Amino acid sequence: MQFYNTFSKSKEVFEPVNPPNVTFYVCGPTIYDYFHIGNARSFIMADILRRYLEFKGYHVKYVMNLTDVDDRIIKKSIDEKKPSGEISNFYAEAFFEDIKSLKVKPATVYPKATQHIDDMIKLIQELEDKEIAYNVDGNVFYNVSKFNDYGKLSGKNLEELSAGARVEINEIKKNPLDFALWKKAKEGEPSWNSPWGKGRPGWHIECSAMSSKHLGDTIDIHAGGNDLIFPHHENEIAQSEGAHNHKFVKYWIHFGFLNINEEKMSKSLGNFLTAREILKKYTAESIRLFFAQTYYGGPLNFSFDLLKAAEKGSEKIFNLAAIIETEIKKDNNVGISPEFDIKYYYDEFEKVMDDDLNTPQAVAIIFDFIRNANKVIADYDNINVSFFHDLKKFLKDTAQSILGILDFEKLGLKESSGLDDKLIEILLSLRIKLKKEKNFFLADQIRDDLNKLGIVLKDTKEGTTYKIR
RNA sequence: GGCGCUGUACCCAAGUGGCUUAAGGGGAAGGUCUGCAAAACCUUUAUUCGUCGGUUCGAAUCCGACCGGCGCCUCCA
Repeated sequence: MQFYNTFSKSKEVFEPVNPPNVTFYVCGPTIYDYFHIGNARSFIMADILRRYLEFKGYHVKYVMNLTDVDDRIIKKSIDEKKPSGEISNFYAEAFFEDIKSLKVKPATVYPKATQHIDDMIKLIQELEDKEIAYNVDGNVFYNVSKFNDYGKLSGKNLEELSAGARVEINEIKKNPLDFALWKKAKEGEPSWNSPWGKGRPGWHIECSAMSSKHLGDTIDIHAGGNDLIFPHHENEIAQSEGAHNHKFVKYWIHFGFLNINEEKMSKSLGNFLTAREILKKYTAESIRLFFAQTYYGGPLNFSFDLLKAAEKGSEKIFNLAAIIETEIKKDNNVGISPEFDIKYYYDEFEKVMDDDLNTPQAVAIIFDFIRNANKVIADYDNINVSFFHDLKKFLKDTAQSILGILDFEKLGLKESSGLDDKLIEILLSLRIKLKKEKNFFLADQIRDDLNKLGIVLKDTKEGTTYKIR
């Protein structure tokens, strides 16, 4: 297995520090608003990587932080005249709901910044003791000139950064590139006691403190969006490696942006759609397929046309799954067992996923599998149920458990015994009578009218089936 | 200006030296099946991979130049 490591700018063979354990840290959301569909891309691709590592037999400890102390939360709390804790709790709940709707597997731990203030203070103190950090009147800054490797992740150096410095002029900093570890309290802001007086932590310090607390000194994988490379991840390295003399992260993995109209989707540009809105019209599986069809590291343009194309693809996958479930229920033990090399598909799937998580290829292999399976089903009448069990296992292992682009549990729920179902059944049996009497006009009208209500009928040899769109 | 990503069919998108005269999805056209639909299957839709040179027996893939898109360098997944 190999991944593109932002640090070395090349693909590297994946060898965790302490196999079969893998420590995996992902920069999570700042909980001041609903997250948008671009954020969802990172969460979903990280989720797929995590699930694949588990498929490969690793024990993954997956940590995603929640930033609950931050300028934007404070701003919102002032605007809405609510305590900042209320804002962050509300959006933390929303975050968990949305992530669940997207079928993202829960992290092992979701540490919150405000629950780790002591750890951050301890880390800042270590940096101060080493004279890497300095205190100016209750504000503590990181002195970037004290860390020789500063810029090693983002490929920058101090001279270039200073030359093009667009950094906020701040008289109290020694160097404009120095960044805040601890911010002196201002009136009305949340604050904590510290050796430097009342204040709150800077943004970067939480990830350094929480990752080492939950995952140890050197973590295997640290992932996040491309925009975090600099300054956030660069500063995390400076903090963690400055304080302790050990490598902070072995593999840095970064996700490409979701663009809209060829421009980065972001809160500050205002050109975003929340995941929550999209989920009202599209299934998690369609959304995940949309993302999985592109390499995680590159840009991806968002449009509803593209999402609809993915939705069609998703239907194709579910259609086969529905046939499989129907056949499994029939439980035919006497039919033939067609030639079908399931192992080939497993091998190919693993081969491409091993190569830097090539989900577009993996999806292509699944579609190949589906086409060939459908062909066999069309060619033979009397197929042994074991064939369908094999098909189901493959799709469940790959499309469902790893990519999350299929859900067998969504099928077969049609016997919900609701009144609606019973009414539909009455219409269907009426329609069958009409068809026998060759009254196709009325039979078609029933089908069209139901279709307008989102109920799609399908006539097969075995009878009429329906699904709710 | 520095750093990084990127330019493949109507759209999206894999492929980074011979297995590929280029996967997969969507769209479009024709066909099989069906009372008709739907689903499914079959066929067609790039002799060509931004442009121009070069290396090589052989290049979408390596090298050079040029043209274009995006991002980071300031909060952002």
